[in-house]
Amino acid sequence: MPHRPFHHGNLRAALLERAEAVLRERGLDALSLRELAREAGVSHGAPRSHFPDRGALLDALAERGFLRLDEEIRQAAGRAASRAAARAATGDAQDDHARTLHAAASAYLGFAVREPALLDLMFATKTDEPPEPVRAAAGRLFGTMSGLMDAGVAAGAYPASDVGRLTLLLSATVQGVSALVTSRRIPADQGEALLGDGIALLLSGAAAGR
Amino acid sequence: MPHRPFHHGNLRAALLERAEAVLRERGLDALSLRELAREAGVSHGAPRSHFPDRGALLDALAERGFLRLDEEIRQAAGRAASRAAARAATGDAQDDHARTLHAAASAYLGFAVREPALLDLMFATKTDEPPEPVRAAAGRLFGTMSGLMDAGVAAGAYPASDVGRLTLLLSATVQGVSALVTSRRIPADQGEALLGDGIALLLSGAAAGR
DNA sequence: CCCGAGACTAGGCAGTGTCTAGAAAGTAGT
DNA sequence: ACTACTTTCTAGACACTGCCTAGTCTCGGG
Repeated sequence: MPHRPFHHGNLRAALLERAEAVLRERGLDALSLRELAREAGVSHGAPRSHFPDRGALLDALAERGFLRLDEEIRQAAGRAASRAAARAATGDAQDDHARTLHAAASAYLGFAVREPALLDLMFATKTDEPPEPVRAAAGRLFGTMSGLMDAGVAAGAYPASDVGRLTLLLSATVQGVSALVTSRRIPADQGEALLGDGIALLLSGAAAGR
Repeated sequence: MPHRPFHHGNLRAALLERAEAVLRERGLDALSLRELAREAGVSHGAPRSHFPDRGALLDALAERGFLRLDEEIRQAAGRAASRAAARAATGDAQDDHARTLHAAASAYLGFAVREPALLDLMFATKTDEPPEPVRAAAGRLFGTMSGLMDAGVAAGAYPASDVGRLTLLLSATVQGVSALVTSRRIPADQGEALLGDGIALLLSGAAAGR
């Protein structure tokens, strides 16, 4: 039998993948470099070649988390947009916009429910600035949100000058609702309803304030 | 010299106080039962009499955090209310209400900036339900928020039937803005401004939606 | 072909949380 | 004041962790 090669060949990816599973199933405290190494069938020092320390692993996880969340939100928003297109010209642009935002927010909440520990990690307080790759991935997510909100200007929901603040506000609200749900303060379906309320309020308030 | 008594006399309180300081200055990872014991001048097993395990210490910290945050918000709201009273009858009730909400939200954000790691702990994802005392303390905070929002009904800002949802939404937004700030996504003063926008939008939206 | 760089092994260190047995101090009840 | 009981704390041990170091293997480019 061809005994295991010296080089794992793909350790970094294997570690990250397994780490995500552990995070999901047993939480951050249960995440140990040594255990990951054992499960990957390498010695306890091997991960060091890919991550200088445990923090680097966590940073990489956070980065991947942001990228995945961004992707899921993009797809959810995309699906909502094509549904709107399918409804053809009968629909009202502002209504479609609200639906798209809700789809995006919903995707965020869904991610939070599926990966609560990961989300915690992504938004955990760092004593110092988060490392550049994490920052970039988080920025990408914010960029996506920004893009979605830009569409509201075209739909006439609010002036372009408000987009920046409204985007931040939406992000904060979605983030807050998710925190409420993942910390077991309110059930998931109530969180979903809250998102609807929040978006409705955001849009009607923005229109009224204009 | 009266050599240290066998009984510390007040170990539990000493541990909690010191733990809060460590959390504030060096973060959750730096929080070690053994180190706390050393600093308190007791053996490494002593804390076990007061906290069955590390998790219990963290739960106690979270509980105290909720109680303190609740207290600070109460006081801030109280000060805002008495300022409103001092302005006498010249003021508009809705305006006063907005100011009170902003004062409360501001206190929350201030707490988040001063105690980011503690806030993380309070809202950290638990695999299982948070223990009863923590739940109760969190409920107390939510009760305070609810009370503040109730005042809006009297001021005619929104119907009583909306208070529940609006309270949750405000809580989520404030929590989300704080998360944005403590995770270094936006600076503190921008967070402050966001709170103002959020409250204004909440109130104008609630009025428009009525 | 070799040789340098990166991936990995293996051992050791300090530190941790948790568990145990038992000593010391406080608290009653008589 | 003596005794029994409970709580608080000590002291030692165990398994585990992250991190460090020295050395070994493997691969790819000169």
